[in-house]
Amino acid sequence: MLDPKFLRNELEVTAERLATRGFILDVERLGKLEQKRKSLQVSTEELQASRNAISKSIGQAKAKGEDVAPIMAKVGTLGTELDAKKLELSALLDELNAIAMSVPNLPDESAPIGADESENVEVRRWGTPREFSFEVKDHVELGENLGGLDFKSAVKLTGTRFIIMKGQIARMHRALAQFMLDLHTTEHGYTEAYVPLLVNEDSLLGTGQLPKFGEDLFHTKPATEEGQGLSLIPTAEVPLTNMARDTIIDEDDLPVMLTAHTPCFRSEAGSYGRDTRGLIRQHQFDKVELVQLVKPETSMQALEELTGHAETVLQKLQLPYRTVVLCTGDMGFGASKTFDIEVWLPAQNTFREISSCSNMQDFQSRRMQARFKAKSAKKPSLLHTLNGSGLAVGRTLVAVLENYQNEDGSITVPEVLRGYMGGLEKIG
RNA sequence: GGAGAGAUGGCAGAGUGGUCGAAUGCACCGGUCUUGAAAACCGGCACGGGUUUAUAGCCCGUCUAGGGUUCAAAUCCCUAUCUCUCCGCCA
Repeated sequence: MLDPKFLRNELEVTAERLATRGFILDVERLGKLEQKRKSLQVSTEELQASRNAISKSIGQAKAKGEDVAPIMAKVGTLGTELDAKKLELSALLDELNAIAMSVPNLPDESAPIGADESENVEVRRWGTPREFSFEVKDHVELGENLGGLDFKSAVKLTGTRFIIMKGQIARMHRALAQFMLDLHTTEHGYTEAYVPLLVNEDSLLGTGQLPKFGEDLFHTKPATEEGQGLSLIPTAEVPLTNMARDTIIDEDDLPVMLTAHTPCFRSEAGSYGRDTRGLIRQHQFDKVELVQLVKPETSMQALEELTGHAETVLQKLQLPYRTVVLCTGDMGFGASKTFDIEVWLPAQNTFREISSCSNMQDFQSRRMQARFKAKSAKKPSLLHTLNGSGLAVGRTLVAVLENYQNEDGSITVPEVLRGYMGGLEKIG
């Protein structure tokens, strides 16, 4: 969430900047609520202060053995009046908080202004798409012909948008994840983590999936009167980032760099009809996630580095890609700046998103109260959080299958994966 | 699943109805001393919110969380969560 002080003091500026990402802030309503809040909060606290003072004097009088009856009379209806005000105030604060929690992050100044993905800006391109001397097949055809992708059985077991992988394709899928994890831990300095795949509501609020995007999640255990519900993670960003929730990290331990390989579960609500063929958009997919917790002044530099870490995976796999910076209108809810990495898919003759790397600045850490303490500082301050896919494993498999296909339908195994596949050079 | 014990500041650990936001120790930050360091001594040191130009004052809240009793709750009552010990079960 945004800094509430900033939001109320710079209401107009905030509204303007949010408008660039297509979010309309109800300035008038907020202004009115805020005015009400101020007077109500001040008067409630004044009432509280006077009650505290009277209670204290009762204690002092009793200690001296004086008669407390006259003071007790003074308290009178103060209690009921206070309770009513408190109730009114907390309802108002809840309302304001609900608004604050559903306002997206401010775009960074360096993010290009635009309405939708057509206005994203390419920042670099790597590799040259291979020239094929034969007609390319897409990954569905390749995978099914090799007996490695079984969409039909997955539908029987569960439904659409699930997959069963078998044999060397399943092995390559596993190899890809292993390769990515090893790369990030041994060469990029990340610490590997194994994390829960079910998370509670506090965690989802912390990273921003809730309260607005509950529809995109699979909820396994509903919330009850007392207990929080549990949901399957849509990305390892949720558990990894929330590790810092309600903690104060020592300056010397920064930056925190974490990676995890997990399945991710997304209901893909509202995307019916899009990418229905193949592995591109699944309800369950594997991803190796990168998360960094850094000091504010280094976060933009860290975003460049993190994006580079994800790009390295594609470079080592010799897969052509381009990197685009998202325009304000295409960025996710919590992001201040995002780079998407798009891999070349010959069967679609286009680049498709394979990674999204974002600097959330203090948007998540404010929700999570994830802080650090600098030696020179008196008080702890909010961290900046970053995350990125490094990479989406299923989509990487798609890219390998399509880019490394041979005329006979076999797949050459990329060099860097062979060590993970018992030296295998070719599938099929 | 059964039985019991607990949850207090960065950590350890006092506090069982009234100047308690909380003793004390450790850690940490400053200072004195010292060639430097250590030791010793002196001082400081929780977090959030409101008001405010103010990271100055003043005020409110916070002793796991949520309810309750009371003029007044870290302290009494209820519920939840978590931790520990023992038994059972299990990978």
